[in-house]
Amino acid sequence: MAGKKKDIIDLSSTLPDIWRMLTDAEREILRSSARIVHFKKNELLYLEDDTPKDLMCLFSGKVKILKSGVGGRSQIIRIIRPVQYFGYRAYFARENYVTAAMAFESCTVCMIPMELIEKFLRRNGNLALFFIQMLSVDLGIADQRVVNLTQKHVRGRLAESLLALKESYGLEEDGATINIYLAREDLASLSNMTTSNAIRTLSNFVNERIIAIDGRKIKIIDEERLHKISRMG
Amino acid sequence: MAGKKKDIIDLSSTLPDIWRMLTDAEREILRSSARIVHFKKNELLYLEDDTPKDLMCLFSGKVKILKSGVGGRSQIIRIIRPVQYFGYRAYFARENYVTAAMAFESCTVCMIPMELIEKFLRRNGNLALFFIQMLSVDLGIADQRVVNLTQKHVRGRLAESLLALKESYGLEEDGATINIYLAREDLASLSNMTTSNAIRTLSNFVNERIIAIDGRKIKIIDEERLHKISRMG
DNA sequence: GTATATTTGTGTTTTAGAACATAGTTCTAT
DNA sequence: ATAGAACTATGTTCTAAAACACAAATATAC
Repeated sequence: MAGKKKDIIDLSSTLPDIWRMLTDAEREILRSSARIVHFKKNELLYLEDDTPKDLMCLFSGKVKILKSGVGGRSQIIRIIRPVQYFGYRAYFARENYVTAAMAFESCTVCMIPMELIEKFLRRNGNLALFFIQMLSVDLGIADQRVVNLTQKHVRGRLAESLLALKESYGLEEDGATINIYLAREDLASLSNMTTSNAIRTLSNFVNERIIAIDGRKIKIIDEERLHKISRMG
Repeated sequence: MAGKKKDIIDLSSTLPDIWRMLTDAEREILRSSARIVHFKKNELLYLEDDTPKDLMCLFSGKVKILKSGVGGRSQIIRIIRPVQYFGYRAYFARENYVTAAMAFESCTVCMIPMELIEKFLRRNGNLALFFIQMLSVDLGIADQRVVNLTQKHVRGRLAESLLALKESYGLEEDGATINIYLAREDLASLSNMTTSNAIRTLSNFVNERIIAIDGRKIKIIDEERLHKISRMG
């Protein structure tokens, strides 16, 4: 893990969900234990099989959660946007990480020791419910993802990924271009297909006037059609 | 939902995990609120889009959790064995069910109102952690399942399902026959393949002396080879 | 216990998508 | 600024698994 650097950051505004649920004493402990860490593009935040130690909260930048599969072929399991918490599942399951996390672009992460979080939520029902709810939502998404990735065809999966990227990272000032700079390979890994197929299908979408591409920048022209393709599979 | 019938059951021995974490007063409330319900083979415990109301604990029998996908094609997302808790994710996520639950065979389920569980765990850190841990483990399994179902080939997926069934429901007295009576269609739905492919691959396994089949009963002859096939994909 | 429906088994055809090949283009590091 | 690496694009071939078809065997209902 590289690029550590301590910053002065107002945790009350950057960790709104958790901060709100703590007592003053807990806030003081949190303030002194939390670390702010920077990562450069393509740096790993944690590795598969690492022991989870910290709850992470992405302050800025974009992060992908990866999982390596059969024959080392890795796929993107989910993407993290500011301000989202991540990296805590394995600790709670008493496992080592089964995924890795990598920065799509340079980012800032707040790290809070999981022991602290566990101690807090043991006596704070609201905080416990907060984590229960996050896990429950994520589990629902994971179940949905199983069905989507196994049943939808290439076009449906790619359409879905484009919509998910738009949902997570939003659009640029033009109100149409997805606000992320992504290699075709990443788009493929997110949609569970080969890079060739991502490229081919992307240019089909261009021909059909559903999207427009300028290098890695993708502009959504006909979102309704994208939704339809995603729904139909 | 059909087949309700009240029984006298010793909750302290049938709900060991949760019971152990409660105070006497809470136990009394739980005792008076919990209902025991029977379901016959193929009966639905809950439906997709139902509003979740109860935490369910499977006392006896076998249950499958289903999710309908593209074009109504449904697949088995996970299987429940005694004594496992289920049906609570959607409540915590403040969603309706995105899955359905069906009895593989006749079964007995304990239903506990989720409002009660939420109240208890708000002031009981251990209980909260219990749910956090269950969700965390299940989320890890779901992530693994995404990779397995999308990257492994038919043989690998079927081998994996057979091992999962053995893990969940165990073996019969002969120490080799998987203790579940399952249609090929269910086996296919669990392994994300067509029924034809499940049948075909199953008879390939028979020819290779990896398993033996007698109607719907499957006997594992060479478990090591099954593990290997599952691992290789 | 018999009739009907469902499930199982197997062969054949079709197809989506992977694998491979190769060229042009765009990053990125020095 | 330039060389080398990585990425993008597109055509071609190959293959795993779906789709389809039908007969035989079992289950289930009456």
